[in-house]
Amino acid sequence: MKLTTKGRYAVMAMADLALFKDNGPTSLTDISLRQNISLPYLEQIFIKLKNKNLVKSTRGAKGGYVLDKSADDIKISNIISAVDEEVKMLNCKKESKKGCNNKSTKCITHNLWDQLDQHINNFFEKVKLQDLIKKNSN
Amino acid sequence: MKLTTKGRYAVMAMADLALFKDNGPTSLTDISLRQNISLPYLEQIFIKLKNKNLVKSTRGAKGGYVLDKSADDIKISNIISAVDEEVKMLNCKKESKKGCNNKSTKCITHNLWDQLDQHINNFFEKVKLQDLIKKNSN
DNA sequence: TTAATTCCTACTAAAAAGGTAGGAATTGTC
DNA sequence: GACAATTCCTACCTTTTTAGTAGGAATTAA
Repeated sequence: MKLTTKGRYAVMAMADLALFKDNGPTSLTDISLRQNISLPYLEQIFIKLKNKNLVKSTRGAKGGYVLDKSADDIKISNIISAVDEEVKMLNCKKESKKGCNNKSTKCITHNLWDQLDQHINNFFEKVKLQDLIKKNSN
Repeated sequence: MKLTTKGRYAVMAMADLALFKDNGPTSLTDISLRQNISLPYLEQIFIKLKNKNLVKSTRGAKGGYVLDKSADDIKISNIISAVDEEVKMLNCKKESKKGCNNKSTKCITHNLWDQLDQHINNFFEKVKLQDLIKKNSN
């Protein structure tokens, strides 16, 4: 049970953006070097962040990305979900008539996984991007 | 971000054992049918559960498995870790001199993932097998 | 003796993760 | 106007993990 690099890198990159926000647009090349993430991989991630209006881009030389809102208004959950990282322990669809086991009933552990999902999502909802960069300065 | 079937099946199967504990040893065939899990796959899972002393086995006809302790003394965390499901968001090793980015420092998000790990592990520590089967009877 | 079971090792197919490759479009700077 | 730095876009690819399957040996109740 782990987070994929996509989710982790996205949060790292956003934190990096927040830290350097006073220098104007930050290029992915810079983030790539500072955070040790491959440039083309970062590009893919930033397309998604942009689609969800978490960052704004400027193209061309001296271009790059800036946060689209204040770091205080961005929740970790926003970032994680932007890059398609889903927290989902259950296999069974709510919409489906069939339950977890392809039977008509919910599986014994249905509620457990449901609660775990909520537990984790709660965590991501509580933490803001700003919290990360505060902690980093310790 | 999800749990693998191994972890989920292990908890489901243990809950099944707990529910039917009064009928003597439960065969994997029975669990397989009731929970809709492939028999040979269950076998692999139960070897691990047995190695961690969560279940006891009786071989031969009319054989099967029983819980090795009361359902009140088995935590979900015991089951999850028995089948090698690890909760681990961080990539960097504590032992390694190198930090998360192959740099000497911890990555910006290090503490975040560390806290998430603790958060999830806490959840698994709090819930007992017995809690599941109580809930199931609602 | 037979059927039902656990126990054991190896293999394998499919999916997901974690990228790379190659270029097109845009824009500031010389 | 050329060029270098950048975002943007699509496709491909390699490795690892997942989720099993296959085939049998050992054990035991009936």
